[in-house]
Amino acid sequence: MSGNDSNFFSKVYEVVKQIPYGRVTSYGAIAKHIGAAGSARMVGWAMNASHNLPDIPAHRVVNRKGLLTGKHHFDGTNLMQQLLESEGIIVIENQIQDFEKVFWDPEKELN
DNA sequence: ATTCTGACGTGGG
DNA sequence: CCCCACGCCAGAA
Repeated sequence: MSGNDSNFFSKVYEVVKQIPYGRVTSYGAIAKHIGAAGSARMVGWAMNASHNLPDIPAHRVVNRKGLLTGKHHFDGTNLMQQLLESEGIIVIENQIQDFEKVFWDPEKELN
């Protein structure tokens, strides 16, 4: 109960919380890191529930193409893009520029 | 119980 | 690079 309820959701949140400022990652990368490779959709589902939590930078999670697929789920229309640009990430037409440079791999960067 | 959808990813052409 | 089909698991109707 204290912090760790369901393994899946908690694991997703822990990884997302550890995403550094100005960096982004993909659903599949998180899913694979928590051992749920192939169920990347569930990561997105967990993000939906993360809206209740304060320290979950869901705007730093995008799909493998670096596209802001979930921007439509934020409060505003461009909230997600604004948050990313606020961190120094360039976003054009919902597409993150230099995605490879800002991409943060939990398996590689995190231990 | 059945059916469809969804903040995705991979493989084949 | 693009497009199409399948797999994935959970929740809503």
